Amino acid sequence: MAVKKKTDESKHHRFQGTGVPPECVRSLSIDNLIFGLDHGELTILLIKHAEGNTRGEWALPGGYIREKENLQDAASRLLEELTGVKDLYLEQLRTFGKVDRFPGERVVTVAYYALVSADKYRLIAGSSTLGTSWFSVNELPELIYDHDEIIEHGIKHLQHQVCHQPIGFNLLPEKFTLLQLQELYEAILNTHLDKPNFRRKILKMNLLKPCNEKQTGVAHRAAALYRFDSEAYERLTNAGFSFVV
Amino acid sequence: MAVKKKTDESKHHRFQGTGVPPECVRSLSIDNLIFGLDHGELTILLIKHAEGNTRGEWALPGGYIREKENLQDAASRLLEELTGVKDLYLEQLRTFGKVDRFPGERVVTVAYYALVSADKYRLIAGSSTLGTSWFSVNELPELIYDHDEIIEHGIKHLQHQVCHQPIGFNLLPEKFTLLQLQELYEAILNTHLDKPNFRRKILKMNLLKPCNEKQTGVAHRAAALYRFDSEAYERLTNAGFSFVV
DNA sequence: ATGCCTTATTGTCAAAATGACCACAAGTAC
DNA sequence: GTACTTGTGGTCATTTTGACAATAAGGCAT
Repeated sequence: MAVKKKTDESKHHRFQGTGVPPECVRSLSIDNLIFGLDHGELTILLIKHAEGNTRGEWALPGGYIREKENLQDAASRLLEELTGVKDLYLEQLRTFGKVDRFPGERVVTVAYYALVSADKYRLIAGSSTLGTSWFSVNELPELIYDHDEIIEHGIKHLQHQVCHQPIGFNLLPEKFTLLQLQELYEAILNTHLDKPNFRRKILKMNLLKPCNEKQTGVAHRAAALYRFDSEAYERLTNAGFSFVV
Repeated sequence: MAVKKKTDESKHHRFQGTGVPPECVRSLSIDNLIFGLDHGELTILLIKHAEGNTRGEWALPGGYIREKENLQDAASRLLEELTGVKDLYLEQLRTFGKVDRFPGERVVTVAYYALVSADKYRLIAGSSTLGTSWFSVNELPELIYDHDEIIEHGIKHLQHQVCHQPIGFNLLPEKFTLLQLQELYEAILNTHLDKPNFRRKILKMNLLKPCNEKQTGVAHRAAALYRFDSEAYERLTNAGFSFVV
């Protein structure tokens, strides 16, 4: 992560040419770590920069915060501008601020993360990007700055969170089978779970509402579909229940 | 948390008069949330500002980050400058950046936290403070800016962490009794635990080394002293063990 | 239709963990 | 000594877990 320091101010901006927009805080940026799930593989949303000296390189969708903008609002705005993904619940992950993480200037970045059901969103390439794409966490391209470190931290955080909060459901479609849920946990935790035991444990929590529908288009017995019952979760949480997988 | 906005720049600094030191990043600060334990009560370390328009008010020990300083280094430096507490393991808590959290200018603050055994440190009043003191979390004074929000978040985080990582031991002296440990959990989680069951659970983890010593100076049967065995914890963690209370 | 293959779903059973409590031990205070 | 306080070692019924067997349901090839 060695970095050349230049004194020519015009070269220090994230997007050379545009530079830091005038209404933005110069030393503070946002980066979004968006997780998806694709055929049982955990994926991450990346953009390819179109401008500046990082042109052509892959990065987390991020940018600068405006003077009069809350951190989370900035995260949402940037994500939508760059990828078209909106109305997402972004949660703060952590702030990364190594002195040399960004070339030339001191820029500290606040990382946000979210989990989305990839099929819910249509990706666009924002004006300052050459493209937007999902990558399996196992086949990530080379990334700019310390974005690999952000991702590494994010995956660890996700592994922890997914065991203690029912956030995994955000990665699945509205209606899902128990096996899909199990495979999600297996993909994130990188482990194998016993199917009957997993069923038993999840169902006993009373957090799933049966849809009274079955899977279609599979070449074997169709599984029952469930949906996450967030009201039940609220109720149980207030009653002292704590979600643990 | 309403805040008056002024346009006179000289009044916008955290420490009026000194202002933001020239070698520091103007829009970024650090605040430290230091937890202690005093007679079974969770406590927090606060300082009383000596300068600026917050003179005389209580606050978390914090300040500005230098251009060439990592976040965590800044947290340690500020903590030592203000309170004399050093060589502490500070962990990042979260970044707070509401537009109006700081009067006049946009200042985002990165909060760090740590747990200390209060008896290990001698407090001093730093040069820009009128005093340093521990406060019970149940009797906090009025605090500046959004420091109450930081504390609230920090306590929630602590309650969660203490159940999933053996960090509570940092709040105790080197050698402690099982009851002290239990009272720590009771204080943080604000709950009551069954003594024999708590013993059983903790001891079965094999994370405590008996000191083969007893408590002294108590008016009843003396309890055995234990110390936390961090090597055993490493070993167990690598073997897939996960600490849960 | 029949048998085959795949996945879904239910059930069993021993081992381990939990929660509620009891009883005795080991000290101090008097 | 007795009274009192906290430590420490138990019991016991209930719940949870982990491993795995057995059966159900559906599509597919023949």
